[in-house]
Amino acid sequence: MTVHSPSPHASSKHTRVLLADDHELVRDGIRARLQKVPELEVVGEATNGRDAVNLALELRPDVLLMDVSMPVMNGLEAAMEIRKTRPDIAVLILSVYDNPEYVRGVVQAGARGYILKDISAAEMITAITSVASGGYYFSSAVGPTLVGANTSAPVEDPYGLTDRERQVLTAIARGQPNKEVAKDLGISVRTVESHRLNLREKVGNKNAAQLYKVAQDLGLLD
Amino acid sequence: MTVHSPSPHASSKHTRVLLADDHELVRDGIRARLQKVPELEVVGEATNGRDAVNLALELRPDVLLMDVSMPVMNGLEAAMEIRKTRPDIAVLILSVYDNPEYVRGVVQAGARGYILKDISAAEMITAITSVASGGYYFSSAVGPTLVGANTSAPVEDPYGLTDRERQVLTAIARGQPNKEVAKDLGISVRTVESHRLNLREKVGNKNAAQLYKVAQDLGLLD
DNA sequence: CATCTTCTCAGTAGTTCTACCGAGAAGTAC
DNA sequence: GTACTTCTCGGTAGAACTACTGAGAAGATG
Repeated sequence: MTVHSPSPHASSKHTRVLLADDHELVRDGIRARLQKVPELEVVGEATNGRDAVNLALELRPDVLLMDVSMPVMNGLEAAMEIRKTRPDIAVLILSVYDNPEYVRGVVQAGARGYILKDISAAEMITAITSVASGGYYFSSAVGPTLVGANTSAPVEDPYGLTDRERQVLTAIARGQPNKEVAKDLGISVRTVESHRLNLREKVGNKNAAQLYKVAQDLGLLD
Repeated sequence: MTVHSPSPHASSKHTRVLLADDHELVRDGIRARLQKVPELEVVGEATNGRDAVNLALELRPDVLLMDVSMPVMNGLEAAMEIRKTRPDIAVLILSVYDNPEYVRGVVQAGARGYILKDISAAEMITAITSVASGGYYFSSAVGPTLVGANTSAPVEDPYGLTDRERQVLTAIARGQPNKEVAKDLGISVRTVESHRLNLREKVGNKNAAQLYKVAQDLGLLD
């Protein structure tokens, strides 16, 4: 972790920013962008969530610009730590993955914004200014998630389900017992049971009630 | 409705703002605030939603800063109109009521932000810049609503469930088997079964998978 | 051709849930 | 007090699902 010397222009009008990302290249890029704006000052850098929390407590930045995925402690856990101890520090989550699904969790973790890697310099600065002034900022791509819509970008299947398994999952989530599913798909009940067990295995051994949630997350319902 | 003459400083870098509020005093205040920022230009004013839509189509502003409550057509309806015809115009909702309850509806109506009347000039400018640059901006007061907090308007229970039944339903939806639910609530498995059967009776004989949906609809989860 | 995955099906045993039955204790309403 | 609801608990039976096992057929991949 790194502590930067105060800039000679430091004043109360400046927004003090702490960077946290495990990729030096990304940090360099962000710093280069922010250096162009005199009102923004990068006061330190961290390479994991734990360091970010410690540095935030020490430096008390206005904004903590932090990647979600970092070693030791990820951005969400770090955001929760920050909220518990210093809720006045605005956490702005920078996701290198274009995954709006995180948004809810991010806000629940106490973050004040969520921006994507493909953001422009101008928008990144706007986002930092936004959270620094007390608001919430979200990249345009996360709109559907904000309104609770099923993103219609069906979410790439994180479980590696097969087509048949998806069919079975859909039917189960609709509330059909195995016997009906078997009838509808024209296969044996035992086969449906096999698929069902494989599903539970793949998605993490959740039961029937929770399979509904998985189906919903995958956009299989509606 | 009013159309302002182009400022002599107009350029592509400027953000063109259309104001919509039925109170002249509010419009004057906003205009006074925005005039201090050379990058922002108020290109017109409307006093109701219908005029706002018409003016927006004519002037094609970057941002439409609009009150929710207006005569003839309110801000939400106007926002929906705008989204249908010119989704590139960022609608920023200004609520004179401190009511974060609107937030979801506001975003669903196509708005890109929601700010409250007691906002500072600096934050208002930040908000306008945020939505103009393609992001979403929300005043800090709306945080609880953003995270999907149950906003204390828990969706009137259409099934007439009792408190205990809601508890059981919540646990079931989380995927807990009856035995665990019984342990957690300190009651017999048979009692949980009774509640479960009563639940199925009340909500329309849905099975475990579908009970998740009911619990979710009632806002019991999250 | 050998290998892998997917989809298919079955045996066996155990657990969990469903569907009825009935009933006592506690609190509220009239 | 009587009536009502809510919450509690039990018996019994059957249906449904879980948890292992193994395995054949079809298709893609190398």
